[in-house]
Amino acid sequence: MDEFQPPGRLVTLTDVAREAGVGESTVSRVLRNHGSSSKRARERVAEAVARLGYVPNRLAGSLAGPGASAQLAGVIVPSLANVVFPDLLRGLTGALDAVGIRCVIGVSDYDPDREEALAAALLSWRPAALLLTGLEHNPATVALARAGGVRVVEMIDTDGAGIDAVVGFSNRAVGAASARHLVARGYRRIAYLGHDLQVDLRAGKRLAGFEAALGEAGLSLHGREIRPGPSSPGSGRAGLEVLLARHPDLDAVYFSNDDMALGGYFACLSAGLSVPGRIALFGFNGLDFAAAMPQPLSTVRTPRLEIGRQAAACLLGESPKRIDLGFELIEGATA
Amino acid sequence: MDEFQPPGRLVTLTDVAREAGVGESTVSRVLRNHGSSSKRARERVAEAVARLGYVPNRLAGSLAGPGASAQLAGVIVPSLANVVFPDLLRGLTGALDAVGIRCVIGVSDYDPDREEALAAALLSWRPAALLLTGLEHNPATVALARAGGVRVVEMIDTDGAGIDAVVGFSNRAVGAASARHLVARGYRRIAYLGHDLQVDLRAGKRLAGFEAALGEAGLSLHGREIRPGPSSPGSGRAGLEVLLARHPDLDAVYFSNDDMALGGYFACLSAGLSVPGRIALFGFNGLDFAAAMPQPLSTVRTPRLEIGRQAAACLLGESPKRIDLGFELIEGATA
DNA sequence: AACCGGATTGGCAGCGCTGCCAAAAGTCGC
DNA sequence: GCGACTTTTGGCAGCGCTGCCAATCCGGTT
Repeated sequence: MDEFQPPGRLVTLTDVAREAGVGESTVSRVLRNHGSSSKRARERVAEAVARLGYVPNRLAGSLAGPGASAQLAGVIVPSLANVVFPDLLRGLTGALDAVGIRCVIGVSDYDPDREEALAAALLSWRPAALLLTGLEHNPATVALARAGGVRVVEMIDTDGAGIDAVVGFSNRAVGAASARHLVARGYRRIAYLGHDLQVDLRAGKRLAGFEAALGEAGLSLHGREIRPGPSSPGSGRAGLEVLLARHPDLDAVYFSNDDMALGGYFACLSAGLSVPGRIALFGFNGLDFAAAMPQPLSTVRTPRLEIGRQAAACLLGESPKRIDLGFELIEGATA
Repeated sequence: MDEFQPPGRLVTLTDVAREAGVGESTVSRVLRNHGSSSKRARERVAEAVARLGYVPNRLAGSLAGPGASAQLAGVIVPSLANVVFPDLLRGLTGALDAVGIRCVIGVSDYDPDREEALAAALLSWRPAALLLTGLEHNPATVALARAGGVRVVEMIDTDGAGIDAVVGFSNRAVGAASARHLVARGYRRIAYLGHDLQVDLRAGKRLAGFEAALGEAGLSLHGREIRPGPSSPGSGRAGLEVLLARHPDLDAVYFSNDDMALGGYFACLSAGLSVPGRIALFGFNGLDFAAAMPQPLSTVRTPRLEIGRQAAACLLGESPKRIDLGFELIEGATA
């Protein structure tokens, strides 16, 4: 901790060995608590490390070590603007921290080509695993992941085949459950209000499941509005206004997520429309605010943190290859 | 891209060199586009790389290279549950991506000791820079950062001295501006509603600035409620109920952030209290939903993305050592 | 045709660390 | 006090790549 600061050069393991009066291997063994060492050696090394302020160089360690790094995990998420992904990361980092693995992150902006480039970039750090979001990737991305010699975990979506391990829930099933709930409650003129589907494929799968379940009930979507850009309360608010103008007889709206639904709720408050009397609202995600609303939002709670945690378990090889964590429909008071 | 997959071993630069029929140095030079090379060499290398599916090993590259890694940045945030930090990361990754630097993240959970441990762990990857949140750290963390031979950027808070570079805004000033706004609008019985201050030091600084400005106006806080745990709409809602029960004559509430304020707004809606007639609400952060509310929330918008971007510029050495990005008071309709 | 300067190239040491192996130091029983 | 073990230790090669340097090549000169 002292102010030793060899101008350009950082303290190396060799320096520690010299300072402690032992061999390099001994320092290495002591530091990693691997193999046997005498109490005396441990003490001298600890002293030297403290005196010199030694910080091991894992670049070198991983390079010399067995397969690869095994101490980094590459994570690619499509966005950080949507709470879902920070939550995922939260679960991941929480679980990986405990075993000393750090996450290197990449944000693809929902662009498969950027995802591909990021996959290559992250693999060049020889991570222990590559964590992707969703099941849809460029063929080249899949090839990279396969050839990379790393474990691959795809998170969030279980509607389809994965490269290796898959942890999430069925977005289709969420959509279907949401539709069945609305139908059971007697709503018949149901619209969909979402953000860009080309971009958020999982929202598209929910909608597909939703429409399929409506179909089973002999219904079909009574209007739909797709807003450009990412989801946000502002977008939800504006979208609901458009939708109501176009279909004044709507009795329920299924939103692509809670943020959009919150905006819709605000639009209703502003317009003085009673919820769910005049119009019912149904969201997705089960965010914190949903339960705090004057009328708790009807929505589906997704196991975001748990997906992160299970993905961590997966990459440590402690879990099955395919985990469906399900979801929970929250009845709420808006639908 | 083919299915070459030498059982255990990954493709190395040497393999590429052999395949291309050139020397290792040539491959290295071509791949990094550094030094001169003939067109023919470039073509043969590109071919070999494609044929073998070569992914460079940056662990080795960084180890062999000059100073250190210079391709990784270590980022420590206190939490991922609060939008502020994902926004910060968004700005950071966006700007660093362009120059090929990846972020390795650590989440400290607002614990200085964990922060210290994370700093050591991240430094062991020999990052080009270490990005911390706030200005308060363990002395050991500071020593590590100083000795690590890396650029250090402290983000968000400018109220105090930094280790090296500092990018953010003055939380004290935010608090003071908020207080002055409320006072100017005629509110006199103002309470504070926040989450754990021991933990979120920046919220504490805002409160200090707020109280100081109240003092200048001859006022003092008319009640305060500190909720345990992280901020959330639920906590804000419950907190406001407590506060109103205790101080029925309150005319305004300053919240530790917009999430808390949203909960407060919901509490008012539920209780049928008119806002801001009966009670005024003032938040902090300027989140998306604030503008979509039936009455836009009065709050302060903070340049979160921009802080991330500027921090990136800082660590690339393109910026001054201290950047105050200011903030914007949004008058809104709730105070 | 011999020569010259710049462009291009390959060999090789070495970045800091770990794994392997043989040497050295302890331990124990008799 | 001595051999047979077991524990602890240090030397050294080598992980995959880059920087350095000397060798080679090329085109145009004289």
